[in-house]
Amino acid sequence: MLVTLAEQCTLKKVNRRGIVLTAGESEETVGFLFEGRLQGVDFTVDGREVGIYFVEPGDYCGELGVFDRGPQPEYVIALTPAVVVMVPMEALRQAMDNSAELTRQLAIKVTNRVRQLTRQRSLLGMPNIEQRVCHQLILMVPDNDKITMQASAIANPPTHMEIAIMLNLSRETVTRVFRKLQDREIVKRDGTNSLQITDLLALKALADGSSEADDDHD
Amino acid sequence: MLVTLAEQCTLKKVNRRGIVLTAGESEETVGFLFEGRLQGVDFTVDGREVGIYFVEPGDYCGELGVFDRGPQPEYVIALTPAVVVMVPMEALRQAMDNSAELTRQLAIKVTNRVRQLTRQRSLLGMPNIEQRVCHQLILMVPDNDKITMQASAIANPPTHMEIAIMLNLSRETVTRVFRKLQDREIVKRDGTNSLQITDLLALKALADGSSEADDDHD
DNA sequence: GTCCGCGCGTGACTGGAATCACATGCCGCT
DNA sequence: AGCGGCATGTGATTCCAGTCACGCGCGGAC
Repeated sequence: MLVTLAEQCTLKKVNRRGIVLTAGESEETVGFLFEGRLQGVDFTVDGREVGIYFVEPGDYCGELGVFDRGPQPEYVIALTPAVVVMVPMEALRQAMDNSAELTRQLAIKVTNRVRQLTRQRSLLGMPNIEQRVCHQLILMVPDNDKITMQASAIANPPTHMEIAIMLNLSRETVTRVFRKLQDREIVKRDGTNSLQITDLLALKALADGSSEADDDHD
Repeated sequence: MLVTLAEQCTLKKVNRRGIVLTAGESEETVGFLFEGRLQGVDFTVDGREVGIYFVEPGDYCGELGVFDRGPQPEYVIALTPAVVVMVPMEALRQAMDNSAELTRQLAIKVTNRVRQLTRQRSLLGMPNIEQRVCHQLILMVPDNDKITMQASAIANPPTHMEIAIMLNLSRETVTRVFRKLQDREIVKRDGTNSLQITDLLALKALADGSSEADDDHD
């Protein structure tokens, strides 16, 4: 059964900024990300971009319609050149009829999305901008690096603009926060496609708003 | 089977500001709202309240754990005195094993939540504050009134503060927008527990940012 | 009735992020 | 190597929402 499912998939290669899923459409495919990074985005009436979530390799997107056949709520675009396995929804639905476990997996995926959206919403509530940015960065650190809390790296990091729209900030503001983090040697740019986190603990401290760590800019 | 499910439910009556579900806990109940209005809220590190969604009668909350047994991501509190039917999750899970349809209903509920969260997130992207407030108001108008678009009313409307935390605004800012809307006779207060919308079309126009309707305050 | 509490109304002031404008830097392409 | 485009860096200015402070009003409790 998995074999027949696999047979119906198509491989989609998209360039940077390429559209994977279109908002408003009843997309009849689920996108399974193989390589690259995607971002769910929406647009306000005045054309401003709003970032909703990131999609990492191994994760997928566009699964809402599997359950309710409703339209795709937001665009999904590629932040880096990406390879996406497009799975036709109807095939998935049939597979679900025969497998409660598959249904459960998809349902859990949607609940995870709710949790993620909720966390992201809380982020926007923080009055302090640096905390927002630092929290967002920590969300992007690989989970296994969070155990040692020493150093880490974010591969193919999003641009300042892409972070800005996630946090309702302007690109310049994000740049200024990054500048500050680099001056304090908490993060370091490492070519275009890696961001080194040299001091994860300090980053976490800033994210949690540890008092005076903030306003010592001599 | 529905009968046995019903037998295991308990009725919970909460006062205004009473807690229905607690964030962080592995709440083992789903709350079905019978009467009143609830709000999902979270708190930032600095104690600021963040509004996530409203729950109207006939709707329910706390269903995430049914699928993944994870903790409740946010608090759910009562905005008005409320009556909630508390359904034990384990009973629900058993019922789901015997009914793919029930599973589907719950999954659809979660997808709706994703859609709602996404829409709400877009709202926060609007640079214009009045648009945010007007959009939020429209979201609270009963669906059937959106057909005629003439006039409407919101029963037991939330306080300015409760709207403010949904929109990342201060209470005063929301008050000022309401003042403006009342001066233009677009909405009208009608006692404590009803907000009349006298001109739904004008409200929609403001929500969509129809140009000059904004800055004529002689 | 009267008191209390909470939600609303409103002005003055301020801070800080957006905006604008432009420089610089980096990478890939040919 | 040289070029073009996009990402980043940075100052000056603006302006608008937050904050503070306070008054008002209504509705419920007793």
